[in-house]
Amino acid sequence: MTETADLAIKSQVADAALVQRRRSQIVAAAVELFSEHGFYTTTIQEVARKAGVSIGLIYQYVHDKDDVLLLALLSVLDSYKREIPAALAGVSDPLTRCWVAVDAYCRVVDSRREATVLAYRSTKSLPEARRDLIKNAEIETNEFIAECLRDCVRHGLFRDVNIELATYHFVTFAHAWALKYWRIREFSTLEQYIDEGLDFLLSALLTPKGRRQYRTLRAHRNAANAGAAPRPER
Amino acid sequence: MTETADLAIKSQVADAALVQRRRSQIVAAAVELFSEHGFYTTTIQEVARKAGVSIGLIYQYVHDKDDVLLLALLSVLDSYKREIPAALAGVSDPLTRCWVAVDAYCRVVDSRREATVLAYRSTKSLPEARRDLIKNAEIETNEFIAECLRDCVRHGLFRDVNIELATYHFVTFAHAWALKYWRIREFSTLEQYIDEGLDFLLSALLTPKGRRQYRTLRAHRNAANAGAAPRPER
DNA sequence: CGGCAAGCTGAACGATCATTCATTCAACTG
DNA sequence: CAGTTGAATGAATGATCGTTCAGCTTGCCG
Repeated sequence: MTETADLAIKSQVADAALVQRRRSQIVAAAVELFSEHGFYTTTIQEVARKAGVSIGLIYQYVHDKDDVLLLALLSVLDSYKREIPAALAGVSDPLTRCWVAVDAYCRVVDSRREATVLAYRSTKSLPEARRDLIKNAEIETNEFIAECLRDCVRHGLFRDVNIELATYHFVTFAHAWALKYWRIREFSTLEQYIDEGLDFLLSALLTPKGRRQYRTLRAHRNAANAGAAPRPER
Repeated sequence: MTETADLAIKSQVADAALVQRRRSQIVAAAVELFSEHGFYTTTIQEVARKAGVSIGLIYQYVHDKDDVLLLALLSVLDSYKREIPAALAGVSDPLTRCWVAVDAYCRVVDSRREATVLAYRSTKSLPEARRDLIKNAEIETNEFIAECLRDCVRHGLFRDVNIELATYHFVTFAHAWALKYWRIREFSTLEQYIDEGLDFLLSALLTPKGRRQYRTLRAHRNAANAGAAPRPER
């Protein structure tokens, strides 16, 4: 489950497959507990119990509690890095790619909502060097979005804005679903959030040409969705 | 400094003015230390030392360490609630108000950058009931932004979008300056961030009428700024 | 079968703090 | 000035964990 990560952290145990399995067992428990109670108020005892292993075992697969946090956070960031390109696979139209990327990002964030908040809460608890691993993972994920935007600019669908900054508008939009869920859920569903949010973000960028294309895209999608899963009215 | 807050927390000491003074002394130290090292890794010893008081004294003004955190977070949120209306005072043109509000928000966030990150890190460490105090403070602050947006819609300058969601685009834009400063500072200054960000956000909302007004507003501002503080080129 | 190694266990250790409270200090009050 | 009260102090207490390690189990090999 946490592919990238593990190399960075030493284990007492030799068998790589076992390390993989045990760590994902530990991390799954840790993410759940850290998300709910926070890193510092969760004890290794609790992680061990929830993972169904002994305390001592954990220390055969990580060096200390900080390692568990790093693995937990990397597992979250890895899920972004996996899901977005997966959703994008086979889609070639630039505007559609942009749409799909944001949609996918919001949905991974939603599926790991608590864990996303955990990442915001706890990244700073990591020692500098490890924090950089997290930051790099975020930068890599952003690159998927940035590439979509650049592509749209290249095709004359978006105006020529600062891509780095625009990327962050998109990224924070996706993250905000988790960070502000406590409030947003009071007046919006995920579907609505994505729908209206994308409309907002695209409106900021579309050229007249892009706008025309967006309209037809939207019409098609609505037509396709109409029979299957009607979206709630505002 | 922390006006709203204190009522919620009992102190051993009677003299209200003294409570005020001592608490802001403690809170100032706490915000600094919590921001740098995090809540759980900062000890009351350290807060006491930095505040220049004894450990025991702290416990005369708060009930426990959690209280210190609550006061610290409220002091941050209070600064938003104070600065934004202050900047807005005397400005009546709807579009300008919108601009000023975002500008002011970004600048408070910048001036309390570390503390803003602290709020994101640590709000969840508060017990439910206290967390609600923070959430309410955030909602109140959002209302300043929401009101600006509504006003622009009313005047036909913005299209008729979901105000709650649009508000969050603006709010997260301001917060992102603190949350993503580690990255954004590599390619943008605060001035640029505000400038281009506002352009992005407004582009998403402006009607043709609004767009015309925005252009003249922008021209005026650039002319006014040209002599004084030239903005860096992208 | 005997012995060895790899995995695994959890009681016990030691360190770290939040919190308390006996005591000191300073300022009024009558 | 003696007495009283409100503030302030910081050493001592007690509880809570992270981490270790002596020993247990399991299964493999000669």
